[in-house]
Amino acid sequence: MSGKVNLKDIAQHAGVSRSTVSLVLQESPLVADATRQKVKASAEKLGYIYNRAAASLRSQTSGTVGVIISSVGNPFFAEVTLGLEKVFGIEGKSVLLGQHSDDLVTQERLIVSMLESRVDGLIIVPAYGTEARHVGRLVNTKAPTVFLNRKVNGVKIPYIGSDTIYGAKVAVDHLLFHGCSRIVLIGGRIGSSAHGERLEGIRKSFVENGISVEKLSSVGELSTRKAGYDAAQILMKRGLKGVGILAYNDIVASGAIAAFNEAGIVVGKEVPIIGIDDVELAQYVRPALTTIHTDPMGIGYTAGQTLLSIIQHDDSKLKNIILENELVIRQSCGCDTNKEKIK
Amino acid sequence: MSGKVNLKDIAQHAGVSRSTVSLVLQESPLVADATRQKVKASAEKLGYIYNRAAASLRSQTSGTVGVIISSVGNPFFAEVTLGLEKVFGIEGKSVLLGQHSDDLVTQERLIVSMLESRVDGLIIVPAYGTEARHVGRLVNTKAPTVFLNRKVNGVKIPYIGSDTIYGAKVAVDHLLFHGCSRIVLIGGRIGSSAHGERLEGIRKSFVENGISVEKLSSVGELSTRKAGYDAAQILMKRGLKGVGILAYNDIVASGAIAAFNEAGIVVGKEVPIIGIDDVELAQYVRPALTTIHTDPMGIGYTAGQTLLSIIQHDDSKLKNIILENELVIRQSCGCDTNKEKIK
DNA sequence: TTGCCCTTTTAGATCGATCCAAATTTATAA
DNA sequence: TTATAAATTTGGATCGATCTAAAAGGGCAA
Repeated sequence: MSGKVNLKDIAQHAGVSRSTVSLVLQESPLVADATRQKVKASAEKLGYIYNRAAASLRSQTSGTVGVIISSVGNPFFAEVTLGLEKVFGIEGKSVLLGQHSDDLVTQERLIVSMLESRVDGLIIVPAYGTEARHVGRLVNTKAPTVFLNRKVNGVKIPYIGSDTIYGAKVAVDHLLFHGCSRIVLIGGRIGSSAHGERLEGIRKSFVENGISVEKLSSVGELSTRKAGYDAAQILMKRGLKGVGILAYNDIVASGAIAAFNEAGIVVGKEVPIIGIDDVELAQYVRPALTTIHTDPMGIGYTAGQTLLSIIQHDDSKLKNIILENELVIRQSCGCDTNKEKIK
Repeated sequence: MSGKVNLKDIAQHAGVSRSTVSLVLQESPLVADATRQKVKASAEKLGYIYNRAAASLRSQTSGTVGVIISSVGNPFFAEVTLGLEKVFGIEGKSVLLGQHSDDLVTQERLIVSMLESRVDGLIIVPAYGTEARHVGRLVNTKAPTVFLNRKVNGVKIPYIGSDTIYGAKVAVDHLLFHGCSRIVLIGGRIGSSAHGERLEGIRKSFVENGISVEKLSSVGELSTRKAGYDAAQILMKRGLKGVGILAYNDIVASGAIAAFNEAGIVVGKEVPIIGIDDVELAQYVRPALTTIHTDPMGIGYTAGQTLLSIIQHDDSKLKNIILENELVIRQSCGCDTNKEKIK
């Protein structure tokens, strides 16, 4: 790279000492106004570019936070990053973003790489299957960290997420209200904490409504659109009588809806579907998706704020934050919010 | 942050000099095997974490590349980042990712921030409206840079993209083949280079097929799903007789398809639509989207490779690379590739 | 003028890894 | 064995901004 000009050059050009220039760059109130102007002008004229590596080395702080998510292709996380950037943008911190695609090795590599960069803090969506031993390095360094969306057992690191159990429960309450006698959860990795929470929410609703647990089943293995599409095919083979579908997330739901549309089955009328997340897409699917609003951007924002407060006040005793979420009724559940389309 | 242990500590523990430890960490072949083992063991035992800031300061290279895109929420760019990571992952370089949301100020901030971090190189999707003066800083520093997907006039920086003009032309050829007498381009920012290229492709096809330019019109202003949805509404009001639609991209196309589906208009039969990009979504929309395959991941990969060769061999005379693209025929154009669904 | 306090500026040490040239050890040839 | 080449190892300077503690400058009262 270029950038041959450094503090000393500016100092010479402005006729002051390096220390003074440094103070100016840090916007310190110690330096006299006239001097500040002079220095800034010199810096500008010489085309100076701040060297963050040098500053970081000396001051032991990088002005960067690391963000590790599963995939930027997932609209949920895309929205989360917007919330994060809102926080760190105004704070003047850069975001180092990485995606692990739910691969534990990649995740490890990313964490190490970010620790090497001496990020001021980390926000991590743990990859599927992450256990305490996978984040040992992280815990040892005591780097300020916040987990997003997934917990890791046995690790004392605050977790920000939404109340999936409650969300799933409310969704199922609504499906039962629509007269469903069997609930099917489609998509999601069986065994993952997120999947488990959905199951728990379903059971909670069952208990409250006096339904037997046998009425619950689970189909599909991933959280992609294709998984939803395939799951719907399977369900159609099995028969849809009394079935109400809770999708792992909106993406899965949209895949299932596509499959039903294609087969000429009227979603909402013949089979109700409820999603989770309330991604932008949910409004545009037809029929529009009834879903659990989880406010991904809000989650990002909250996670960012939490990390900041840990960094700044070392609130290491800070507890988990679970954001409330609520049912957004559109059409895929069968509630007739709009006149039926003609088709 | 933590990480109190440094090279000197390892050196002491292993009974060698700092220089030797440094060589080991760099995987230098100069150091004897036995020594290497010893040092690595010490580093491991002490829980050493490499300090990239220090290394970067001394060696004037950061092992990081900056990537600036418009939005991670756009699936096209999400796929591009996968291609990039494939390249830089094996090269051992971290990716510093930023999104400017087509805001010039944010873009400027991101560029400066990355230059401050002394990235080894930059890959930038210029924000809409970027002119030479907006990237002056960048040009002055002579940082290795590659533009992606959009050009900036008057700046000598290599550009990687796909042959949109040709793609649009082929798409229109196909629409004309289906008997369309009027071509409408929906979505995209009027005045942007990308929009202009699509128009040019359309005109090229017109010339070749002896069609008058009056047969071309343009509707919509953005490249979102909603823009496509709205544009379709407008077109339905105006009447669809003879209309063939070229969408700015697949997202816009999917919005339009949703609107038509809702109105009971059979896409493909009553109005053909062709998209551009061939994002994963294109396969799942119904009817499946006929589109111009632009291989976003390939574009990312190529851009990454190009940047690497600039960094490594200083191929500053390197020219633009325009990737070929081709028409992928599915159903939205009216070609009856599948039995018609029952509905 | 001197003394005191407050504002502003500064020299020099420092962060931790890398580079260089030179020193040391080991291997090979004569 | 000694000379010579090759393989390893090393001390000390260095990258550029920041920190600390202390110096310099200015204002004002006595």
